[in-house]
Amino acid sequence: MMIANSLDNTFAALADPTRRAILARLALGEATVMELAEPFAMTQPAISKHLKVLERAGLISRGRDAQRRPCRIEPNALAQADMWLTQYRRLWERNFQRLDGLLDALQLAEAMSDSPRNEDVKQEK
Amino acid sequence: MMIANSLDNTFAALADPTRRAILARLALGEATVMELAEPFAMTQPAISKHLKVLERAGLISRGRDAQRRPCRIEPNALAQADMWLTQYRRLWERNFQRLDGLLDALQLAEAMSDSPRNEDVKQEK
DNA sequence: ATGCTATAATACCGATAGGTTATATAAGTA
DNA sequence: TACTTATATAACCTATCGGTATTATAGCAT
Repeated sequence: MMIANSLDNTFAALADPTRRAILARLALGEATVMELAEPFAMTQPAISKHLKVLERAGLISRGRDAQRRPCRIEPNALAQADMWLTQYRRLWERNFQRLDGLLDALQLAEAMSDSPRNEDVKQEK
Repeated sequence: MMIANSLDNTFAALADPTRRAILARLALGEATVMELAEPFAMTQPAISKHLKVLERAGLISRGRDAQRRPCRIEPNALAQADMWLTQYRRLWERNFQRLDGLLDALQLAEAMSDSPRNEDVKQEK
């Protein structure tokens, strides 16, 4: 069940590298608190705190499996952050266009100088 | 000139509604500190602090115009936050697909019952 | 020189963040 | 029942945050 979901909470939750790493792990599938804590040089209560922050931000939710409380990622909050950024996307897409133009010009220059083309330099979408 | 640009700083800067409002204003074009401060019920030093946070996050940069320090938005940091979110986009796009499927099913049901179609319900984009 | 305008810097405050250790709770296991 | 495992809670510490009031700096205007 989702708990809260303001942009304030969402972005604040995403501002911590430990929490982003936890989300990266959860993007691969459910995990228990122990499993999530294992990669980090920090105590279990610290991880539980991070999970509470993520839960309050609506970024994860938790089930029940005996003593375990498996966590799963909750895409809605991420989608809302993404929608907020969408408002601004045109600001950098103009720059990407300009960058594309620059790359095209460089490739053209290379082609004209008969140097071997490097196909791997293409922008990937 | 850009100052710093970790995801930590970027997301932390975006976590404050005042700072998001400032960015919204700057998306429309450059503005001075006074102009940015005007809509808010808070002192000038508070706004200057917010601007410093935004600058350290690489989200804005500042020019010089006599006593004024006009601020402009700096799209790169936003683009990086967007790129981070892109990693997770499939998570909610699957949900949107499911939602699309649901909408299709509903429209089919309506068509079969000869009720008037509502073309306006289509997902935009 | 004097003063006005725009902004930054400093010192202070209470609240929150991110960590710790120690303890409590809940559920499976011998 | 007693033991172990998984997780949460509480109390504490230090640092940072978001605000304040006050003061300093920089540049224009008189």
